Amino acid sequence: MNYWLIKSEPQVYSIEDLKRENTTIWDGVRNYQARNFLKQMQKGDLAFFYHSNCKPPGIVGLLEIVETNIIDPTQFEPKSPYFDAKSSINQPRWQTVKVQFKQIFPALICLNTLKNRFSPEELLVVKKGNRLSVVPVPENTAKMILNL
DNA sequence: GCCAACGTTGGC
DNA sequence: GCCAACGTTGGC
Repeated sequence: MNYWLIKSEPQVYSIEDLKRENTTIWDGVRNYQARNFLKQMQKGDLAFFYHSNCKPPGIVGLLEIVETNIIDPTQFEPKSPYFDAKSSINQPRWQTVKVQFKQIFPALICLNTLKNRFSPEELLVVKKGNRLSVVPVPENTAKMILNL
């Protein structure tokens, strides 16, 4: 079982949205490194939900990976902002996972707190300039976050 | 709004 | 394959 952290701008898709929908396909990732992490995810993995580009940014809750190796349907939708003309049905470029809501934390764990407690090695999201929207979280770090 | 830190594109 | 130009992310 592995732990991850996935980012979303709450004005685009928030943890409240996920709570309401219960499950969602995590579409729209168009970065190869992030996609490769999505490929590595396994059913039963847990991920922290991080709100980015908002005030204050931070971890707001937890979700579970419930289905893997899903072909991101938006890459084939010409009207979607995530449409990729260079992707083909036979060899889709973008794969993702289905996630399920687990919980909203009683208090947001803001980026400042995360920076104070963790080094960039322990938690990539505190690294300056990090823009990856999907990152792995080492087990020790994950357990510490869950105990905060 | 600014800008650092990327990733991508495309000419050569 | 190099690299300049450009676009995006996301904290501040």
